[in-house]
Amino acid sequence: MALRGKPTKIEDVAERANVSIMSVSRALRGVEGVSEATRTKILKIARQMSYVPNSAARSLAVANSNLIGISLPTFAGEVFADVLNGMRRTFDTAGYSTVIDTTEYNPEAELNWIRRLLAWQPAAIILTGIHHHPETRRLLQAAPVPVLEIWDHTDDPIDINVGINHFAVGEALGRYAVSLGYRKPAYVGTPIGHDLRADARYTGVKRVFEDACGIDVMIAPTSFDNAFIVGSNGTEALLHDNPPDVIFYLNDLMAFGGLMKCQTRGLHVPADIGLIGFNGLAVLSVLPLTLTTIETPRRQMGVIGAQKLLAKMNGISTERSIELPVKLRPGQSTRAQ
Amino acid sequence: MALRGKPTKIEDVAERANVSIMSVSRALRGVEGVSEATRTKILKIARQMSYVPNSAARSLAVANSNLIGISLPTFAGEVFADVLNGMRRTFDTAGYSTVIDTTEYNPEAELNWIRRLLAWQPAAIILTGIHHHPETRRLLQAAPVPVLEIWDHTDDPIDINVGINHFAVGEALGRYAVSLGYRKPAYVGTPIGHDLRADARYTGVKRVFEDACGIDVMIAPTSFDNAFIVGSNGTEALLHDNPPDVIFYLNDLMAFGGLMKCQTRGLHVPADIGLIGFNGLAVLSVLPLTLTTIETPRRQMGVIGAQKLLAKMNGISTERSIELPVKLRPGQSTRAQ
DNA sequence: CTGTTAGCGCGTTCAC
DNA sequence: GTGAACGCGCTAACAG
Repeated sequence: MALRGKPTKIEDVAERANVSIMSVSRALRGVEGVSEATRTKILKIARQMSYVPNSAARSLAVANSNLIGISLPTFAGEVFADVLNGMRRTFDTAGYSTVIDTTEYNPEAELNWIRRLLAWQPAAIILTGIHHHPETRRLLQAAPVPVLEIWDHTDDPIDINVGINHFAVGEALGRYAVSLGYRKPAYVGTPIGHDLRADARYTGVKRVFEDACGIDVMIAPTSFDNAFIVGSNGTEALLHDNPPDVIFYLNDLMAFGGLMKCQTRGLHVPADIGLIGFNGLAVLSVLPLTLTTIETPRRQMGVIGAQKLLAKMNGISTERSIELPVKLRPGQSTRAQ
Repeated sequence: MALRGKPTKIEDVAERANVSIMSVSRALRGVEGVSEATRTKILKIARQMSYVPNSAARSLAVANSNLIGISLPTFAGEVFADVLNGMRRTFDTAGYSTVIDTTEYNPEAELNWIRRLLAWQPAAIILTGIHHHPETRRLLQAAPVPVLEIWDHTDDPIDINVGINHFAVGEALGRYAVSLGYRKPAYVGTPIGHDLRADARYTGVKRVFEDACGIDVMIAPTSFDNAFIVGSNGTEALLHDNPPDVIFYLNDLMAFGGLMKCQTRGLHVPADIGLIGFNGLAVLSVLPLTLTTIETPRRQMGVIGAQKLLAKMNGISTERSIELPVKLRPGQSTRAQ
């Protein structure tokens, strides 16, 4: 407990308790092989001495760690925060610490982070999405680490996968819009090629409109701004000439930006134009009208993902791939049936 | 590079390169003591063998790590995301990995996390705010770890501090409202005692109104809901009987919820009531009117904090405590001067 | 139930 | 410029 001195180690505790190092190790870890009396004594002394275990030493000895790496595209928005919260609580109570990275949708950044993380012999790695740097898959399959890919669904995960089918989401939204009679669709999002999940949804919408009515989906000019602003500006651009009768947004935040723009432009929603979001965020509850959107099971995805991963880490075999259902939530931002 | 086999270690590389372990170690770390020729050869072979260093072993040998712990209250909202992004980029390029925790404003949770983190001999620890569990300060001052406290400002940090003066922020907002002639103030936030920074701002507002006009600040009933909803519901409650002429919100998101509520209730802002936020978030830019708020230097706080910390870690002494300026941004949600 | 021995992979130290 | 020995703090495996 010396100020800024050498930290106490197991040996120090053992000495003070008049037992061997191993007894201390066992007592501290709560494993069998110590009498209740000595265990109690050891724990008391360890506390007195402010003993802090050295995770690096332990990690070196057992050839793994209690670190779990989580890679997210971004902290922006509440979306990934929900997923994270769902997972972290579970891991926390299981004694794991989480090392978090944000890739900003850059596969190379993700790969570099994975490299650094692997040096810590993490207990597991969680990646967002199923599109990675080519090297990433090779690297992870060679490493003795369970890998969870989340958000996207795929039948061929690196290891295990829990997610939703974004293409199907797009199709569902497209079909719904077609059924409401919309025939001049447009899309507002980030540049194509950036967020591949969003692209998949867009493609789903596009496919439906093509197949059902041979109609193309306009794409608004876009940027990498804040979501509200992208939504607002993209909508603005679409309203100029020959405006659409319905706009699909990459997510609810952009839809919200679009709604505000429509209001300031004096456009009535849904009389003049329909707006469709994605995610089912909390912000929707305070809007003047309910938004037509898809509710995603974000927290649930985190919880299930964490559980599957823990199971796998404990040697229990589970399904490699789980597709979670989503829910279309019709709102007042599109015309009635 | 064996599939799921033992990872290659320095010794393996040394063998293949016909040099000693130490030469490989030196070459890999980029330190002096290896000829350019052998260094090149070693690096090449290491790459071929997909060598990944073992951070635990290194950490054990040098008695520290390249991990930096960051504790935040929550991932919700873009506020802490901004701070985080400001810091992480800096640390990342300096070769550090970040271990992140969210405390949900619970000092005990923070303490537990710190305990676990200390076991990794982190290179630094970053905490949000200056109010911690009593044990936390003791623990950290005894540990040989630089500590940065961020967001709040204090003259007596655990180690170093970069933040803003929340009480002064409250005073500034209060004075501005008084100068505009508001005399029936109210406050909407989370329950007092939860977010101590927000409490400090509220106290600043309260003090000003008391001192200047002997007026008390009403407090809206509240909950731990999503910020939008708290803002909306709190506003609703205040509007019932004897409504205020101005409402201070814990943050912009709540103010936004309040604004939406006022609109649906047919109240005109600012003619009927003034609304005041805090933070200067991006969402404001798409609202139908600009919000009177305080702009906080969130990203800057992260960047400066990270730099100060890196300086300290490199043995360069800096100021213990830095107070960052904030900017009052008058908007259309309060009456004109 | 308790203790002893032998590493885990790397970096420091000191030789050559 | 290069290498051999030793130790970092802990735990698995074995002995008593």
